[in-house]
Parts: sequence; C-alpha cells; structure tokens
Amino acid sequence: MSTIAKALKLLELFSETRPQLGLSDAQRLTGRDKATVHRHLVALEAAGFLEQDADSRAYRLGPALTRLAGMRARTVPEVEMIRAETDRLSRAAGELVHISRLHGFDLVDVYHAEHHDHPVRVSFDAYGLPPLLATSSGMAYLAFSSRHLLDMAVADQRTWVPGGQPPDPDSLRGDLAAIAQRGYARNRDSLRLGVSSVAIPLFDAAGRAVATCSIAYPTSRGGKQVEARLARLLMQSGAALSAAIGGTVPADLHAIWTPSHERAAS
Amino acid sequence: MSTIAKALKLLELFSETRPQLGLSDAQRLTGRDKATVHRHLVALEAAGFLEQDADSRAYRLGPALTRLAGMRARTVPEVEMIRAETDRLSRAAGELVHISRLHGFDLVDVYHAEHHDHPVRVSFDAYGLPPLLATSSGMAYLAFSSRHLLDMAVADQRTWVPGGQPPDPDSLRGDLAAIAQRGYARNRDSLRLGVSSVAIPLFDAAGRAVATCSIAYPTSRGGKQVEARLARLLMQSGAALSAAIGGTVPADLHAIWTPSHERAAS
DNA sequence: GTCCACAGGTTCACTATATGAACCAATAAA
DNA sequence: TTTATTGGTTCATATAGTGAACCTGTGGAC
Repeated sequence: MSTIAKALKLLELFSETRPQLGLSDAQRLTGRDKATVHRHLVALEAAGFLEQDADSRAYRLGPALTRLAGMRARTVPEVEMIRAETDRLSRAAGELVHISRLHGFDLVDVYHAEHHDHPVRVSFDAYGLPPLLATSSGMAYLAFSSRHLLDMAVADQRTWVPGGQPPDPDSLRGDLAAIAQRGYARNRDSLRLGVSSVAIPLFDAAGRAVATCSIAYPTSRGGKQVEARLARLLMQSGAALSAAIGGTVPADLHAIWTPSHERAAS
Repeated sequence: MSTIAKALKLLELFSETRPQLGLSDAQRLTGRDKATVHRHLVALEAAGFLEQDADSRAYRLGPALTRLAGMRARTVPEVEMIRAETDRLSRAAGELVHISRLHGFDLVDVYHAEHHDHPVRVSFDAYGLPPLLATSSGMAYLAFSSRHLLDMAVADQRTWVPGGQPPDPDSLRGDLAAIAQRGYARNRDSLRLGVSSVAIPLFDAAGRAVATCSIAYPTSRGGKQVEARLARLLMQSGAALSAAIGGTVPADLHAIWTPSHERAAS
C-alpha cells in the first residue's frame, strides 16, 4: 500500500462519534508504528488536511478540506459528481440505476446508468415523467419530506397512480411511515407490470430531500431476496450519493442505512 | 519533501480557471516525473480525493473531499475552525486580531488572538460592542452587504459614531463603495483616539457577508505603510478565513485580495 | 513528595518504497 | 506516412519511509 493511501486512510478515521483523535488513538486504530503515524499526521497537518488542537494536541479535520470541497462544488457540475457513484452502484447491482430530481411534482431524469449482463432488462423512457405517488422514487422522496408536501401532492391529480383509485391520505401516511422506518421505498408491478424498483432519497447540505436514486429490475428476477440485496446496495451508496452533491444524510436515517457493525468498523 | 506532501500539493493545482487537468498538465505544473505524478494521481483517485473523467481521462477533485468537509462542518465548532488561521494571522501581523459576528446590529466577539512582542498594545474589551458605523469591521461588513441593510443601520441610532454627527447616507455610500473597491475597511482614531484598525468581511457558503476579521493597532505604530502591510496580511488570509467557516469569497473581491501574479503562481 | 502509566514526540540504522529514464499504445494533426 | 501529442507502464536504482528504542511531560495513586 502506498504511503499516500496510508496517510489518506487516517482521514477516514474521523467520524461524528470520533471527531478528533490523538497520536495514540490513530496508532491503535491503524496498527501502524507510532513514528509512522506521527509523520503522516504532521504531513496532513502541514497541508491543512488536519489541524491540531493547541491544548489537547489532538488532531481534527482541517480547513483545506472545506476549501477544496468548495472548489469542487463550484467547478464540477452536479451530474458529474454523482456519475461515478451511480455507475459503481449500477455495476454492483447489475441493474438500471436512476437519479431523479423533483421539479414541482415531476421527477426528471438527472442521470442513469445501466451496467448489467442480464439478457432481460428493464426498458425505460427518460422523458416518461411517471407520477409521483406511483413510483418508489416519489414515495422515497415524500417519506422524508414535510407532511405539507404530501397534502399538496394528494391534491394534485397528476401525481396519482394512473387508472387507479384516488389516493387515501391516511393510508398513504402509513405507507410513508413504513418507508421512513425501513429506509427505502419499494414498488412491485404497481406502475408497470413486470417492473419492480427500490428507491432512496438524496439530501442537500441542509438535510432536505432534493433528489432520489432508484434501482429498477424485472419482477421476474426474483422476490424478497433480490429486493433485499438491491436495497442493501442502494442504502450502502446512500451516504456517498448525498455527499457527492454536497449534502448530508440525517442522522436517524443514516443509522438505518448503516448497520451498527459496519459503523463500528469504520 | 514527503511523498504525502507532494501528492497533496497536486490537489492545490485545481482552481476555478483550471477545474480539471490531465496527466501531462500535472506533470508540467509540478516539474516532477510523469510516472511519479501518475502514481500520485492514481493514489488520490483510489482514496476518492480525485476522480477521473471516463472519456477525457482528465482528473478533477473527488467526492471524498465533499464528504470529509461535511464531516468537519458537523464535528468542528465554528470557533475552532477559524482559531488556527486567526492565530496564524495574529502572529504574522504582531497585532490584535479579532473575529466578530453580527447579531442584529451588534458586533459580537467570536474569537480574538493577540500574539505580539510590541511593548505598546491595543487594549480592548471583548464585551464592548462598538457601534457598527464607527468600526472598520462594521464598515467592512456593510460594504459587502445589501443597500437595504445600510438604510436600516442608518435609521438605528445605536449604530452611529458616539458623540458624532448623524450619519449622512450619501457620503456613507461613497465610503462603502471605496471600501468595496479597496478590498478592506480602515479606521484611524475615529472610535478611540490612538487606535487604528483594518478589517475585511467573512463570507458564508452562499457568498453573503456573515462576520468580520479586523486587525487593531496603536496609531503610533506608523502611517500608511503599516496600514498597507497589515491590510495585505489581512487580505491574504481572507480566503482561508471564509473557507474555514465553510464559505467562499465572491470572485470579484477575491481578485482584489489576490494579486494577479500570486494567482498565476498557484 | 515518589512511583507508575500513558501521553506526544524524536532518533537513527535499515530496508521497503518511491522514483525516473526508457518504454509502449493510441490519437490527432502535418 | 511521419511527427507530436496524449495516457500509461516497466524495472533497476536509491531515496524516502519505517519502527524499535528513546526522551519528556503530565496526571493520577499512594
């Protein structure tokens, strides 16, 4: 492993539950020699990627990160930022992955990736603009938005499931609560026969849902187990996808997405 | 120079005018061997600090920066973030450096640093809350805020220079325009006899002025040349101070703060 | 006070790791 | 076709990174 990789790995040690760490902490967590870790920390600090508390001598994430992240936000278009993670996710899932943004009550395609080797695939129309209440993306979005938005959506006939009953706000609220608890929304044949999907919301810097990511797959691919696998992949990418557009996942949802044993490991 | 430092220096090559660069670009800009630069780029990419465009093979700043900057914003308190840069500036200037935030029309102390070896020093009272229109900090703030705010400030008697004439909005507007053009505000004996200061605003992520940084020094220290030196130091720190709180300096002001030859060098 | 444990940090012989000249392959203009 | 780019790779060389042992300061425990 390159020295650079070792040093940068040190930055990954920081988290909400471990906002700063001393030399010995870093040494223990990495298993490397103290002198090595120390020189890495010093190098990172010299470059502004860490800063050291004058009193406690503990290290914390430095201002260079903020500066460079700002630079990235200004120079890299949003689509480019999520592209890499979306491609990765599509490759891992072997299915169609779709990033949508909400404009009014319409889901519009931001980017999609389709890396798979299944002979059977979901076909789709990027300009299809399916109704909000009929898609897993729309439901994922609503589940993490204000109640107010749901009421407005229900009042707007264009969001309804085409050809279906008028939506019942109470039962919808129950569905959304279930989604919020589960961490993702799902859809099985309800919009188009033979097409299933799972979806999660993407959040901005203020923690508001602003977009969605969904994986669509032929229902024929399988049942609960297929859904569970895709949902797991989706939720594992959730934090990175929001981070890519400069956002952060609310803590409670993050806890659902990241099983405790994974969080302990990081 | 450590390998880590060399690699991290690569990240500094990116700017608004140079949002992405190829292997050869990076090689030229650093003067290092192509193979070396390439392995550094690959290492940074593997850690997510860079990402490579699939088509052009050019590198741009990666998502790990956004993620870590978000982590920093969530875990490091604002005061801590500006402390390091403020201390540095105070040491370089050899004078009292003051970070203030505006609450209503009051400037309140966020942090101050006083690293100097002059026998004569400016004494100050952190709870003094000097009136907005009487301080370089206040004027620096207003010069980069909306006109509307000035009108409200002028209407509020508490912002006036104590014991002075009621402020004249037109002449004030002229003063503020001069500050905006110069890049910093200055004050010479107008609030307290024998005390001078220079000040600049700090900006948030949306580019709004939200705080100020000032250097106060005894007027007896000297005239234009002392002011020019301190102002230059102040403006050099401007970008880092705003970046420390997660903000960015508006492009036009950034151009004033950073002489063209310095920008070309970076 | 003394002792102990742990903290952050430094030294220096040793060797693993980074380096760079020369190389390949692809593309685009001349 | 030739030439000049580009991005990327190889491998002998030596530089830069490593880690056991060391120093120093601090905060208990007794």
